[in-house]
Amino acid sequence: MKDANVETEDLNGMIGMKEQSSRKETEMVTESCGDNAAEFLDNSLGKAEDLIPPSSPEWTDYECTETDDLMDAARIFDCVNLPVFEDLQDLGSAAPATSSLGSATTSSSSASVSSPSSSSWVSRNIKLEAEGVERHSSTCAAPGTPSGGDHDVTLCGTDSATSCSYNQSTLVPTLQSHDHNNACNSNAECLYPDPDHSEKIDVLEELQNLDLLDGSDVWDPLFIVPDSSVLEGLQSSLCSGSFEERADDSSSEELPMVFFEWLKSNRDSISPEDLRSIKLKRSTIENAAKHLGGGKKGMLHLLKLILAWVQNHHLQRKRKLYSSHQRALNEAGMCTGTPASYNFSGMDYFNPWNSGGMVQQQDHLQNGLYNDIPPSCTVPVYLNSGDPSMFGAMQALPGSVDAIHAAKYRRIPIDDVAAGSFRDVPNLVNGNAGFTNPNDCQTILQQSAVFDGTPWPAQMAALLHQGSQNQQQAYCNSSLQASQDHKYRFAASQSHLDYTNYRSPIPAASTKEARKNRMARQRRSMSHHHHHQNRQWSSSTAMPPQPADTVNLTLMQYQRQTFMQTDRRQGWKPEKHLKFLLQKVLKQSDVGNLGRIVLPKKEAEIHLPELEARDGISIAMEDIVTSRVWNLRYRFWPNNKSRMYLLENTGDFVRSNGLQEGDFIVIYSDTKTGKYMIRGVKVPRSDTTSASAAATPPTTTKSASGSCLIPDGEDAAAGARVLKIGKSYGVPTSQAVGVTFADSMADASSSSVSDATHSCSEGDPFLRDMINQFSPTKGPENDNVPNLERFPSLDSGDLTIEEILDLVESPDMADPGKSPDNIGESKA
DNA sequence: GCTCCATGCAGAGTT
DNA sequence: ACTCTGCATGGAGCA
Repeated sequence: MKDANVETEDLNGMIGMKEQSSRKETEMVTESCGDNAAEFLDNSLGKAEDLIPPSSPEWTDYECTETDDLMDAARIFDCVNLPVFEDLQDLGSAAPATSSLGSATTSSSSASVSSPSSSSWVSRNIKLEAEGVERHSSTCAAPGTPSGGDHDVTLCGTDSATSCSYNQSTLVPTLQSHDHNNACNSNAECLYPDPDHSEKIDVLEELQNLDLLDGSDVWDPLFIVPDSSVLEGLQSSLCSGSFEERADDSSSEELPMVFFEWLKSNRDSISPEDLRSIKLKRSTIENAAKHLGGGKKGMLHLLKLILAWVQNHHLQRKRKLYSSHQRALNEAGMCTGTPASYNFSGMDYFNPWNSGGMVQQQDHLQNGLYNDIPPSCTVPVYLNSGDPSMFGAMQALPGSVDAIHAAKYRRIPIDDVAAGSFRDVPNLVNGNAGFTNPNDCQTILQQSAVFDGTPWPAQMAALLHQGSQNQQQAYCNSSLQASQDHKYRFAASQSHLDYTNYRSPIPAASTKEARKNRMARQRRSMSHHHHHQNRQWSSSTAMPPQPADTVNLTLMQYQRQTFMQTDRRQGWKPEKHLKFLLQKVLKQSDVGNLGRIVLPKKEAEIHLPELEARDGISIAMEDIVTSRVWNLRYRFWPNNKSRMYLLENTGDFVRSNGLQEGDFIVIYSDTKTGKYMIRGVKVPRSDTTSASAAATPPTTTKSASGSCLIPDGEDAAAGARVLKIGKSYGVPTSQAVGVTFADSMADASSSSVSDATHSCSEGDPFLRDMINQFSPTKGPENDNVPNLERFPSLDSGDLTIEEILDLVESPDMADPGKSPDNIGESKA
């Protein structure tokens, strides 16, 4: 495996970088838990290795290494003071769990571990060794494959689907599903692609000898229970310090477990031979460990670097091969079982905080919503490099190097990708994804704004808040439809952690210079956005600790699905590449007989052509829904020392769309053709609200962009409550809000769109509560940057390992209170 | 005090 | 008389 040969130069580069950053880590560890437990959780998860106490000097013992200059990278662990096997016996009785704790207590590699069925050849052979079973017995079925996805986790020996000869007392719980369709579940060769794995097994065997590997943390059942209470408990532990204590206790197992989990997660893609082919100069290893802090910590860092490197370089290569393979199969109309390779599911499937985007199909089938999703159909999914979720990705696991790399090259089942989010989001609320009134879905979808699959947090927050079954169903239905219609783009997510898995593999400028420039650009473009986001997410409303990132990120993907569905229903061809430009909630003067619409100045100046003359220009805008082209005049009036921008000749457009006050228009540009697109979005009104609105023009809550109209007063509020669905999903106010925020996230350069969100939320008590509910901050004094905004330029897929390491090691990243500007400046 | 923007209103144009 | 055009005004938000 030539590709996997770790070049000394590369490693040295990484080491040098790590050397600089390692000093910072200690400081990062000592961070107290801030107001935002979720943030701290993220950081803690990502930086758990920082909790490791200084290693004992005797730990680094190279006596066991090869005598030649080169040694297997995996044999780094030969140097570890391996535990005795008996210490691991208790693991068998522990609740079966994925390696999610590895995600919690081991940072960088943790995020790339724990496919639910990723009982690796490692664990299996450990068991074999333990029980004196012939090591490579072909009678032992492979304990699960990536295609499995049932929650019904069993120990190897209990899986009826297999003939594994091990019993439950085996030392390492083997996670596997009841995937009887697993093409490999009875073929031990699937687990042993390398016939000559014995040598590697030796290495792995020694892992089990880690005398400190008690496994109590590793297999902590806490992490397999997708229960919010558990999560809260975890957060509580984190904040109370108990987590640190535990991490300290288990620190000595860190290194082998990092490797162990990594092997588990990649056992299908990286054979023992692959690992054996990773050669490092002994001197390099020694120096690396020394430079990385020495002792166990240094070795741990080195290990992670190596693993990251392997994943980055080796798995990428394999992924390409796999993509070609899968493409060929798809073209042939085949939907194969998940190959044994490329199980890069970086997260714990059973842990809602840590679930992988590589959602297992079986789980989706479980809820009955996705029965038409063919199992085991997987294709590589490439995400938009500009996916704002990527902000969350990095932010979610700032220390998770491996996760990031694994995420770059992960494979996501296409249907599950789309389905997963709405499978899980309702479960975040009450675990109820059932539907009672499918019509709600229709209603919601038809009332939804159309845009480019962009998020809609406000409404989704409302959804979560209310936990309305119908609404959940509507979302689920729509999302499901979207997933089935589109089958692409956005991976499912239960948590922000998932986003680490969704980094685009699109290669991008990966130099620091490029990143510097990119950060600068984004700082500029987001400065305004950031400002409004701050306001939006600041709230004085007390609220229980919420994994705000989780929710918000989930919502965004969730909403993307919904709006893709909406697109479809409203005849908007999804292949159109529309970029949100601006929107305007129509005022009475806009829908009157003047035939002109005042446009928000800032958005107009940013996104519409610059006007030289006051007469402006004529712009042909195609109605998104009807494809009718409206020739509108875009012009301005001098107003004092400023300008007022107007869209004229809008009378016919307004009338044809039946737009009224409170409705809104959204202007897009087709990024492919450059054409302007317009859509009039009618706000659904009940008789009550429309009558009320007609009788009593609502007051408006002014926003900086002037693009949000909030009916105020009892009538409007009552009407909004009557239209609960609409309220949650995009009627009068919140629809505009949703589009606004969503589009803003879709296009970070759309500067002031979130303004409307803010203003709307202020004017709308319900919506305000929704935002407050999921706000990561409390009170204006805690003007934290919203999590999504905290990372100014983390475009997916454009970070090299060095950059990522550099980034995640940055103290700025460890400081949740830092603004993106600060971060960007510090990075620049 | 400045900016934004909703809207009033005067004047011009049209029927 | 009605419609259209364009400017002016004032309220609201913000620095």
